[in-house]
Amino acid sequence: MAESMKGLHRSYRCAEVNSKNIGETVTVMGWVAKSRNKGGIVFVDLRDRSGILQIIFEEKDCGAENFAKAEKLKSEFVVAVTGVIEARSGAVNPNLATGEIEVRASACRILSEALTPPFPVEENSKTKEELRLKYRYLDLRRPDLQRNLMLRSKVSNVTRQFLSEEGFLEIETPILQKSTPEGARDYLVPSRVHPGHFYALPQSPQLFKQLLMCSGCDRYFQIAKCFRDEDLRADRQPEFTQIDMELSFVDVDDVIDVNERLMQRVFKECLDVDIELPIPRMSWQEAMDRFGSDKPDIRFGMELTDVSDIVKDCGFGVFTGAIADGGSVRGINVKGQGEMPRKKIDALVDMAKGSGAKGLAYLAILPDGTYKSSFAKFMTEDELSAIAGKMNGEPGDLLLFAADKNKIVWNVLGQLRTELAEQLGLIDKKDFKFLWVVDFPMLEWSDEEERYVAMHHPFTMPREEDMDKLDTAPGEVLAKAYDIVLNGCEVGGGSVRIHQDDVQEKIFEVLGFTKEQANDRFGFLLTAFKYGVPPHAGLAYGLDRLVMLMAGMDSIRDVIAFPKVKDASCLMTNAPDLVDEKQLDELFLKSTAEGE
RNA sequence: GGCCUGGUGGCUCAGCUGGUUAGAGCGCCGCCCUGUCACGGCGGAGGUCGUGGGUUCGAACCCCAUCCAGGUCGCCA
Repeated sequence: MAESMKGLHRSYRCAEVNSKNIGETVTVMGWVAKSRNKGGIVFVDLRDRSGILQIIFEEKDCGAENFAKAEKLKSEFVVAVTGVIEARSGAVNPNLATGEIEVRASACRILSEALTPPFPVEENSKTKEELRLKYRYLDLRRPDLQRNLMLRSKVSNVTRQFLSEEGFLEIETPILQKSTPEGARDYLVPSRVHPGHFYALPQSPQLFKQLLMCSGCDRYFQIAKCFRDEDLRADRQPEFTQIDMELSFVDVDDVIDVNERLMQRVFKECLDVDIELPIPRMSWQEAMDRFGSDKPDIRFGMELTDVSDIVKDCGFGVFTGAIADGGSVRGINVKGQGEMPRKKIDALVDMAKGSGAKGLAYLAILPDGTYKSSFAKFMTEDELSAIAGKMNGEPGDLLLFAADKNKIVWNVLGQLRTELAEQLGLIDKKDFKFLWVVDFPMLEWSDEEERYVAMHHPFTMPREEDMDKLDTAPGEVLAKAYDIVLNGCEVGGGSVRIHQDDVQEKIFEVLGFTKEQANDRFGFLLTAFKYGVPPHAGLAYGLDRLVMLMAGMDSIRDVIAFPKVKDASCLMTNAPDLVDEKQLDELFLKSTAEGE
């Protein structure tokens, strides 16, 4: 039977006591992690978010009634124990922060009994995520998830503190917004008062933060919930959190400066990791050419090499064909893997096909210097040597090649590169390597929509020197956009925004919006800009991704208290769910009812 | 929506080429134990093998469908 905690006050969290507290009478509360009954003596590991503390019960200290309670304690019972902190007279447990001490109990209250949990509440759980998520409140008791949530809280706090010191105002923007169907799919919320009309949940506070600049707020930030109705991934949830900011009277360097210092401060205070400034910058073009990715992981090499010039006249149709079509042939050198078994190479080929390649060519340089290759018979020995030479191929290396349109070649090799690095253990998980990727193309041709679409968003400022190309070669215009990349993961991105209405009109025109469409969707912003808008720029971080990387996790679900599963449902609450007929009536049938 | 992987006592898994009564470790229950901390000893319970069909003398295993979870591609300005 559960007892009340009347008259009790907790004096410490479990692991907040140490040998300095010896002799002190304390009251601690928490969950029973483990109980070991030796007969006349009962040991209990008491757990809370701070850690574990051993309690020792002996009848001579606590009396028959309390000892009887101690004997019936089981996993996950919630108890309060009063006793004296003592140095352990038995062996010290070096695996425990509190391993030198224990509490000799004089009293015990069972505050809550517990069913046997459906899975063990322990660190490094091997339990299927499906079950953990159904009982997420138990899952969250596990030390690793508790640490993640505490880290996340710290990151938020340090961010708030730093940005406040830098003169940012924390301002909330609406959750119920107007739908702007550029970009991701919106979550829609029907309006009861306006039947047939809908709000959308924000994909980001983008337009509102720009309006706040119009309002003279100067510097804004918000730790903002955002929503996107798209399919999930390990690093994508339908609702997620951004550290969102916007600054007035700034250009690219100003935004980068304050954000570098923000990251430096966050990593120092939360992880005691030193981030060296300045963070290196790389153009989008260089990132693609060297790493095949706009978010390169620069913790390891294995960079791409363009061998098009060597093979453009060779006898291998796959290579020459790709080049003739305007594409390229590029390769990576997988050091020391020249004798990779056929099976593993085949698996890589399958992977390449999965990322869009028609195939994957290889050239293995055997330890004796001879070649084994899928295309050797189409080439001369000189051509093979030239390729190997350009790629710094040495005996024992494996060279892998993709030939196609540039976009596919980058994609295929970029993915292979990270996959192989992981397989071969080239990545140090404790290492944090930031990178700014800058000078993104402004526009990207969409085959599906048969028009240019904004690579970042339609309010992104083109580089001044590229303005005149907007008419002649829109695909070549570079934007004042920047992404901050950490260990191969895009943790944030932003841009300088357009504040001149003629430039904005031009961009809408290039994007194929009519004046009416632009006005209908963004009219309030365009009007606002007519009343005096400061030049402004901003950036938003994916907080979940950032904390995931800091915590060394592989999924953002591990740093979100109550995440959703792949089909965007919640296994614990069973959301989304059906609603009452009556609720629907109010939303959709009101106008009919009124019309009667 | 496509592709890949998985689903077997509460948990994690094994289960061969289809062949007696589906196993193990942990957990759980009972008894014992005064220095344990992966406590120990003795005993015990617990499974319609995700679900529904089919093939077969016989299915956890083969076939079809379907559900659930994970990964990935599409998608995510």
